[in-house]
Formats: sequence, structure tokens, C-alpha cells
Amino acid sequence: MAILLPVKRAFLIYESPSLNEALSRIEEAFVEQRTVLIVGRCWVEYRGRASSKLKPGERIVIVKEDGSLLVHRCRGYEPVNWQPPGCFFKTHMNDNSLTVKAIRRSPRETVIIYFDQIYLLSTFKLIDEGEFSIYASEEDIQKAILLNPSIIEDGFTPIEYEKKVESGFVDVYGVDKEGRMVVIEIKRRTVGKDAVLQLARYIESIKTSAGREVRGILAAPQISGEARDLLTSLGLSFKRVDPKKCSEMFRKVKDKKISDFLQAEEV
Amino acid sequence: MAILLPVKRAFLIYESPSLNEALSRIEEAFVEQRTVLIVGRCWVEYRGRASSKLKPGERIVIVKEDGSLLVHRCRGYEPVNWQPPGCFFKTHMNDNSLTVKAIRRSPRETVIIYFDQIYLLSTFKLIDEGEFSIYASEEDIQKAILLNPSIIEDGFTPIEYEKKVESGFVDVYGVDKEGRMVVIEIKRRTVGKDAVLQLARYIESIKTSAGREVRGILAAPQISGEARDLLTSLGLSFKRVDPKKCSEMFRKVKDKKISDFLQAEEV
DNA sequence: GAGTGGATTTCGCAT
DNA sequence: ATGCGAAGTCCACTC
Repeated sequence: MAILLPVKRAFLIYESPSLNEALSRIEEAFVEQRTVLIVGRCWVEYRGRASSKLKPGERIVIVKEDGSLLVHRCRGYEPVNWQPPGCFFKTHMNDNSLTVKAIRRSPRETVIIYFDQIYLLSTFKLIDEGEFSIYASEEDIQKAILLNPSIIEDGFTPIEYEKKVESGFVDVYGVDKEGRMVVIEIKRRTVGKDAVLQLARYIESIKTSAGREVRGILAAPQISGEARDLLTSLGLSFKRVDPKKCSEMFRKVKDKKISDFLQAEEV
Repeated sequence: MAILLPVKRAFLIYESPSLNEALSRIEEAFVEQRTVLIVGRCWVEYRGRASSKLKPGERIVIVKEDGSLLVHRCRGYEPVNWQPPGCFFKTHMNDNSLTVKAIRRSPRETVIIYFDQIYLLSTFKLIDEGEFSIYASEEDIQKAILLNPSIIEDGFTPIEYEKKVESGFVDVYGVDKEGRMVVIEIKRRTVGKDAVLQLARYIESIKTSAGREVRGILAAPQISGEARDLLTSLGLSFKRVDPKKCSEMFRKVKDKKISDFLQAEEV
């Protein structure tokens, strides 16, 4: 027989709680793996890969159910201090301040937050099964090229994707209408010299092992002037692709696997 | 004569407001450049460099006074959707949902959030002048090497830092005890093949323009196995440095400028 | 505004 | 665990 226990209200909100009151509510929330949201005056110490100190001020602090931590100042997209998921937390009162300590195991790191005033404390469990989908990634471009190789040039035939070479993976590899080997490096945004060097390295590695001519094509929406100079001097080429159009193209056949797109056999 | 206006309470907190009530409070907050914190059920569309859709679920939404936007799900360090500072915002009611739209000018991007339920709304101005200081950055290592060149090796004499070469900037450049040119690339953490290639590129560029032998040293706390192989095959070398120790060393003389550390003249 | 490189990058994937 | 590369990366800095 089922016993109905009293259901704890989902959203707990405390306005300007005392530090002792806040301590109790936060500890409860940690036990129950509730998300904790605090707006208050605090100072922060971080020790780990680097170290940092943040002097007192009013901030927004979030501890999520997965053990991630965010400390946000009044400005900026990025948190001033944080920890990725997986931390465990300790709390205690100390000289008129409430301490929340986030501890990470590997790498060993700690973030310690000292509150001397809390304006808002809220703890809750977020119910969120909503699907997240994103378009116009590098993978979408890759699929579009495999699906419609003429994006690169007439007569291009892809043979493999994510092909392992000595120094890493080639995004797409195939042959042109003259039968020459073609290696394609894909970037979803303006490419700089790094991408050119990366492609050059792949070409070098393949030339050495295959012992024949290899064409290198950088497929991206844009290329910087200096990168183009370098590209040209290395005998490589650039093909403009529009990530959005690629993404739209791919969306029509999104049920297909990448491997279905390959129509030619290895040469 | 000064007129005392009624002071608006700093922290406004609304528990489960109606969408219409929330709309008014949010619009007020935007006008007054207050930070807006919302916990509620929403769905999100993003269009810009890429596109994304997030189906309904409960999330934490923050709009900061500088026009940055964060949408956080119940897990993870990173926001699921966001905008960096500088957005402007529009709000309106629409078919039983409250819409908050963030618009960025360059690149042109929009994030649209539709709420159909709000559990917590809070608006406030954070007072935060607290200084933030961080230690053990790549710059700290650079300073430590300039301050105490024997970190690299006995007899090493730095000559320049951030020296411009054809393909970028060399972190530190100097001569060894034999008078050979030395180029040092600094990384604050484990280095992979990219850093090796970067150093190799600098060496190549300098060799070409200087027309003489150049030694390359990668200074970092660690190097990956494959990166070490590549390093060796390219005739470069690795020097282990501890970012923390470098940082401590630097802290003792943090009032000095980098340029004060250079004791030798250009050769 | 473009271009470059760092970051307590984080994240995911493969070895 | 290590290694590697992408990311709507963001950000600071230079030209």
C-alpha cells in the first residue's frame, strides 16, 4: 500500500534571511540536491589550476544539482568564479559570515564563498526535459559536403570522413575530377592562420605516407587576409561555404547517417 | 534645496507573479537598468551565428545591467543560451506567454525567450566594487622567467618579450650561454601538438629572417606524449615550469614592470 | 572593424 | 585517465 508523504513545496524563497536561517536552508538543499540561488554580499577565494581573490561585493551565486557553481558579478557574460559539475559542497558559519565551499577532486580545486549578507535565497528543483537542438555546426557542413560534394567543386567525390592520418583526423577526404587526392579541412567561421597550418600539416603527413600529390582545400565561410596569404604560399586553396545553407541542406535528410552519404569506394 | 524622492527598495522579489505583473516589473527593470532574475518555465529560440531551439522546461534566466543574457538549465557550467553584453531587450505578451527578446547588433543575433510560468522574479542593482585579482596566468610565468632566467637554464639571458616575428609574437626571446638565439613559448598548462607547431612556426620564421641557428624551448608545466615526440622530431626542447611557483615569485615584485626585468641589450 | 592568441576555458569523443 | 579539437566559444589587445 502506497503511503503518501507530504510533498515539499517545489520553490522555496527566502527574502533577506538571517545567515543562520540561510545556512539551514542551504544545507537542506544540498542534501536534497536542490538548486540553490543566492543574491548577497560576498567575497570569494579560488585555489586550483590558478588562484584568485575577489573582494566583497554583491553577486549572484548559483549551485546546481549536478554540483556546478557560478558566481556572477553585475556585468559580463562570464562568471567571475565557478566550478564545473561534480563538486561537493561544505557549509558553515564563521565569524559572522556564512561559508559555502565547493570542492573539486580532479584537478583538486576549491572555491570558497563568504557571505555576510543575503538578500535573496531560493532553492528548488528545476523540471526540464526540453530538447535542445542546434544548427549550423561544423558537423552540419561536413554532412552537407558529403551529401552534395559539388559544394566544394564540380567532380569532387568524397571517399572518407574523419580519416585518421599521422597527425590527427582529416575532416573529409576524396578525389577531384582529375583523380587527384583532395583533403578538406572544415571550419564553421572565419579561419585564421592556425587552420591553414593545421591543413598544411595534414597534407604534409599524407603526402609523405601516400607518396603522391595531394590537394588541400579549406572550406569555411571566410578567411582572414593573412591566412589567405599563407594558404596561397603553401599551395592550398579556399572554398567559401555558408554554414546556414549547409545546415538547411542537412536538415532535410537529418535521419540519414553520415556513412550513407558516401557514394564512392576507396581508390 | 534638495528634494528627497522616495527611494525605491533595492531588492524587489515577486513570488509566482502573473505574467502580466511580471511583464510590468521586467519592463520597469529594463528602463532602470536593473538586473533581472527569473526562474520559470520557458522555451527559447536563438538565431545568429548559428540557430538553436530549446523546448519548454524550467530554467534560470538572468539579464544583467550591461545587457548580457544567460539562460541556465538545471545542469552544467555553461548557459544553454546566452548573449554577451551590449544587447537591447524587448518584451511583450503574446498568446498567454511573456516574451523577452534580446537583440545584438554585431553580429546580428536574437535570443527569444517565451515564458508561460514564472515562479520567481527578482530585480535589483548589485553594488559591487570589489577588486578581483588572479595569479598563475601565462603572463606570470613570463614575468618569472624574465625576473629569474635560470628557470629556463643556466646562462640564459632574456632580451625581449612579446617580440614581433613574421607569424606572430614570441613570448620570450634571448640568448643562451653559448650565445645562440633562444625562442621560448610559454603555456600555463599541459601542451599539445598545437603549441609545438606554433613554436616551430616561430623558429622557422626567425631562422629565415635572421639567417642563423635558433633554439626553441617550450616552457610549460607538462607536455603530452605525442607533442613531445613531435617536439623532438623538430629539434626543439621542453622545460618544465610550475605556474604557481612562478606566480609566487612574481608576486614579490609585482610593483615592477616587465621591462625592468630585462638586463641585457639586444644582440 | 578585422585579426590573433589566451582561458581556472568547457565539452565531447576517442584512445 | 590522457589527448585532441570544436565552440553561437568569450575576451583583451593590436592594427
